[in-house]
Amino acid sequence: MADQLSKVFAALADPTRRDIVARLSVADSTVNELAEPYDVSLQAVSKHLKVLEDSGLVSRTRDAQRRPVHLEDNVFDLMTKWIERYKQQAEERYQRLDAVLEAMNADEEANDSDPSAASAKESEAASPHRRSRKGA
Amino acid sequence: MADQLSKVFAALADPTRRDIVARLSVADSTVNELAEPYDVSLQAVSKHLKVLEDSGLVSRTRDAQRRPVHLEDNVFDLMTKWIERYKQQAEERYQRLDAVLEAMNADEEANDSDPSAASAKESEAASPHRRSRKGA
DNA sequence: ACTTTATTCAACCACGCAGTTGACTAAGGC
DNA sequence: GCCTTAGTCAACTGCGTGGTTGAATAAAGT
Repeated sequence: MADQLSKVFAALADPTRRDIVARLSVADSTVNELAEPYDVSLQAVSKHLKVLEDSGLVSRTRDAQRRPVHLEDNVFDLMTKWIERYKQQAEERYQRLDAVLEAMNADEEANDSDPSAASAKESEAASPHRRSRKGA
Repeated sequence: MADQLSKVFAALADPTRRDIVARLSVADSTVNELAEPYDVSLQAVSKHLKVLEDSGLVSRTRDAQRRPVHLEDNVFDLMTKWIERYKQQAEERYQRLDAVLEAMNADEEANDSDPSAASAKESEAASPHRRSRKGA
């Protein structure tokens, strides 16, 4: 359907699902247990769990007629890795910018060397349908 | 419309938008620059930027007829904080579980004390529409 | 003033999703 | 064997969203 990262983000975009994840971080639970606090039908919660499941955030085993839901915390790393990557990149850029501004401020009338425009290394998971791209 | 956390996650659930964020981490860009690589209309990209904007992930200023888009990296912290919280909670739980299992293994026929079911402290950002019905 | 460039607004469409209700399957308990 | 418990599947609905095209706005350029 879509890449896992998209599915994980989409799964967590829903407050009910985030709440479910929060509660699963405390203890594995059955569908009924999970559904109890919410004002929606059991089936709705079952659907939420399905979404969480095929995003990889939770797994389900079997215990008699119960299907205990278990949080797969390792998937979080997928997100944090993505987030941290671009957060850092952005932060580094500001540091570079600060340096440039400082330099500009230091010797204003001096030579203006361009600060080697860092080539945007493409993200494997990211770039979707790209096109011809006319040269700069 | 919804809480910011939901909006941020929803915004990043789309590969095109993630790609835009990735590229903005390298440099601020105009809408046209951002739209160029994708195989969709300019208006579609404009819409994506709107989504990113009211999730707080980007901001737009004005430079003549251009509206340069800028990545607000601080919003990432909102997500990482949420993620880390439950990730840690889950990890701690496994450590506790390990400890219990170890203890059980150590003295098998001893007294079986129930391991104080930790009360799920509710997350302020999480718990959506809770209910009364369906008593225990 | 007229045109071009950059971007948004508006109306529309297809699709997916969160929710519903009702029927179904699966596994015990009696 | 039959009822209860636990959960899913199926069909339907309303709404949000990503995409489209066409018109409108904003600020230069000439």
